[in-house]
Amino acid sequence: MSKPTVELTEAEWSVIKAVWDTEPCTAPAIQERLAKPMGWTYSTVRTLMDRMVAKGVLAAKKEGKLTIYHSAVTREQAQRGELFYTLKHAFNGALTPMVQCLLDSQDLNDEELAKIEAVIKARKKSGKGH
Amino acid sequence: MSKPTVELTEAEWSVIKAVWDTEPCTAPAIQERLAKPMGWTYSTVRTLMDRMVAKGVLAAKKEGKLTIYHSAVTREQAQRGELFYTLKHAFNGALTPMVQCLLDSQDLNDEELAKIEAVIKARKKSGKGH
DNA sequence: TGACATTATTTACAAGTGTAGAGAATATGG
DNA sequence: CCATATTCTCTACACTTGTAAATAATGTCA
Repeated sequence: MSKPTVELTEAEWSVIKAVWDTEPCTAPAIQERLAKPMGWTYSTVRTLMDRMVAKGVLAAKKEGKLTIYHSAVTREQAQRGELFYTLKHAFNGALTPMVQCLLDSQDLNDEELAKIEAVIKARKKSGKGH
Repeated sequence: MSKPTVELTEAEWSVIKAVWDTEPCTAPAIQERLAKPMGWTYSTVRTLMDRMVAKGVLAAKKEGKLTIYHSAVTREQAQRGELFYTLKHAFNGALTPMVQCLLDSQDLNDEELAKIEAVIKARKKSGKGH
């Protein structure tokens, strides 16, 4: 059974997003990608990535002297982890208030609202669960 | 202008929820409330609360020898903080995918879907923004 | 006013997080 | 083979978070 819950720190989110976009990849490649936006040195990125391997959210294999990384959790898994964390702590597990708050907090145009409505409609059709 | 972004740790969520429910309140009152579910001692609760005062999410005033606490951020502010954090990091700010993921991840019955739809309808009527 | 109960203060400490330097190993071009 | 560039490994360090003991201060009841 896959990771029960994935929890990523802020820095780790930056890293894993870069990995998802380029995997399989090396640490130097990721650091180059994040150098501008994050201002991180190679050491920093490498440390983060190795810690993420230890946590099981990335995987690494040695290829000659290069270390090749790839993600060990999907974007969806990670997104769900975050969402559940928020749902549980901030909303005591109640989904409707969470959606409500989401909608209240954003400046949504009708188009976006329509999109969300469509998502719900689709959901209704397909029936709950699996 | 109010707190730009409120970020609470897991332990802090437990505390602030208890505070919202009982404020104004003392640390012993909160610890009593959390003793069962959390298994925390007075020291632990007190430390957490004082750190939260330092962070500006709680406020404290001395009344004789008692310290009276109350929240310095509303539940809505805190909820938004969490939600924005997730929206930003996990979904790159894109709301629709976030809602989608939320719906996909839960076993929602039709009733709940209807409630959410109603929320959206209401939102549409009232027009976006302010 | 003394003993007990309540509350507060101080200090601690391990684990996790953000950040990185120093130096070793290896590859690469001449 | 040597200098240079690339990558890796090890070590570090300050700050945050979760957790709490020890001790001091204070209030209260007899």
